[in-house]
Amino acid sequence: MANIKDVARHANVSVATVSRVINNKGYVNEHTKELVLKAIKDLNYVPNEIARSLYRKSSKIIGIIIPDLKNEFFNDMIAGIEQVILQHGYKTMLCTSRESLEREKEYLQIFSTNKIDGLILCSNSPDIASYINLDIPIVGLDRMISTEIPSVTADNYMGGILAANRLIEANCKNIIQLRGPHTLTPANDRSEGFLQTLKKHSDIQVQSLELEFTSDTTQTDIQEFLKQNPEIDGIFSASDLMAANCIRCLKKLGRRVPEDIKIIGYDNISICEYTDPTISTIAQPITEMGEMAAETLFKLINNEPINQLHMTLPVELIERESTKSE
Amino acid sequence: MANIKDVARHANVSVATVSRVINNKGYVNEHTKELVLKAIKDLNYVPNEIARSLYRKSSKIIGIIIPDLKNEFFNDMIAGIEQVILQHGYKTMLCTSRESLEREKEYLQIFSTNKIDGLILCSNSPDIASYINLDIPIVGLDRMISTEIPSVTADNYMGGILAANRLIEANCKNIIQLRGPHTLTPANDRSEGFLQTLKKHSDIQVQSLELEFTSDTTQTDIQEFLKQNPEIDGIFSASDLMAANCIRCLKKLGRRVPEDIKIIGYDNISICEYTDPTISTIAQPITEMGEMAAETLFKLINNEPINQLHMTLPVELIERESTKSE
DNA sequence: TTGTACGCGTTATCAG
DNA sequence: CTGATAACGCGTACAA
Repeated sequence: MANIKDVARHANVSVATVSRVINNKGYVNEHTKELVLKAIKDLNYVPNEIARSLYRKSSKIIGIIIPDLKNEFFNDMIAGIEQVILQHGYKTMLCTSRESLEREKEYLQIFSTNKIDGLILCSNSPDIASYINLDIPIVGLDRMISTEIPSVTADNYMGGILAANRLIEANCKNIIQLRGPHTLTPANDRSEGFLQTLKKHSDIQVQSLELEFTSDTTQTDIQEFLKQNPEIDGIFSASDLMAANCIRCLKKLGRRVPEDIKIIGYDNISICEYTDPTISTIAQPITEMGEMAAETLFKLINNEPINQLHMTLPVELIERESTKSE
Repeated sequence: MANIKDVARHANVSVATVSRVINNKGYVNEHTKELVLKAIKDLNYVPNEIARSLYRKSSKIIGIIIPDLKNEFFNDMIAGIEQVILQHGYKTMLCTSRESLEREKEYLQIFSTNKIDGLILCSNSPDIASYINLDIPIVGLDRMISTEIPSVTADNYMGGILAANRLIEANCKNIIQLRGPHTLTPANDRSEGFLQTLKKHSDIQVQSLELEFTSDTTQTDIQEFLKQNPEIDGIFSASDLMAANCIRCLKKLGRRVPEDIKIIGYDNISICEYTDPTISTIAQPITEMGEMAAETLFKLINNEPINQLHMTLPVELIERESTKSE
């Protein structure tokens, strides 16, 4: 692989001149410029980005840590992030933590040694020190990491309220909330908005069941619960996938959705439209969240001011069949 | 950020000694070693991977190009790839081409300047020269790129055969194949296996409809076709998502699956279990394909011999409700 | 067992 | 307008 010296030799100029040509910087005679360009073409030369990175002490790489790739929710986010990063001429290093702190630290180490210029983080690790130690701009996405670290999240509290109101309108009296783990801030916020709203209605019974988002046992847990509690007539599920699982279970149990029992999911991923009945859900502006996180990150990188430290984007109720009233 | 010189100064030794310590290479006195380790800890030193890369002329980064992240099929693949890459102490640079040649070239350029050590490629770009120019090991995944470039694919031809046989057994007489675009080798192989098998049965009518895998118009195309062709009693769909769309359309048209019309999908992604009826499909060993591609790539990187240039993994028919016979 | 000095490929400074 | 040269941080002959 040809390097800048080879090009210089080939064009009978100095490396400095070649550098000026490829970076369009400083004065260089039109004729010698063409000579250099020809040499570059002849030798099939591409600049070595690693050497550049070494000099400028910045890799032009943005690190992304997300819990899981096999999740449409995070995929949409990444799509948003990636686009903005590409626009800014940066590259992406994408890593999945699988909610494992150890794995996350491993990647943080890699990021550190590779001198990434910024980090977008979907994590609920309590180990904030590791992030600070990196000494680079960080933006939290979906989950708030700490009060000091900028973040982009959806209005999860409002999501809980919207879901509660829909079930109230649908006249549900015995409601179960299938909520995500306490370690995740979005799950807590949603639950709080949900319970606060229902608290005002003394004629409504509410229970909460805490579940892992991904685990396989979840499925049987749900089935068992629904079997044991036939009086339930409304479900607020922490994710659309769980809602889809509920529909499957209820079908087996011979209960009709939405006639006997209403269900409302969360995220508005595509599965909502493929189940029977289709799933009503709370939609988050997922792609926009990703974009905004990336844009915020670049502001930090370029030392531009950001309007607010913690940005909260609006959510929306998407009405489908699973909450139809009659 | 402390560098190796700072550490050396702090420990009162030379940089060479520090280097020996961090790399566990060459002789170094136990006592001085501890001095160095203490200095490293004190200064919070991490080696600069960029400088290392520059020296060794290798970044320890593997590039991955896939068409689409919002696709469970590719996500499963990536999960397989990522694990193997991590085991080998390499990093991942993941890029989505969105089936756009231009975008792919852009990324190839980035890969080239960043001196990646290997490339895993899900692409059907005809521009093989660009790949060869990179002058690094390449493995094709899912799709065969060229006869010379090693590849890992599933047995798409057999997938077509299995699907055809199932529809024959189910006594379908009027079959439509919703096939993927001609530009994609897997789509062609499946179609060939499918049609070859059906050709032996003169009492069966077969049509083919070529569709984009992702496009939004696909949905209406399918609906229109099914409306115009009520005699159809069997569908072989190029993807599970399309199969799910078919079920949705047929429901609207008042046709019963599987009683009036059988459907068989492809890929075995999770949606198959959430539709009503659930979708019979051809399963590919997706994660294994990713793992095998990565392992093959490392063999190439380490100049180890590979058993065969083109590896084909077996597929399997997964029987669910959408093809039930009575 | 340790240290010196050079090279990896690039950019920027400064002198011409 | 151009060229020589010193960084950037690390690894390794080679010398001591």
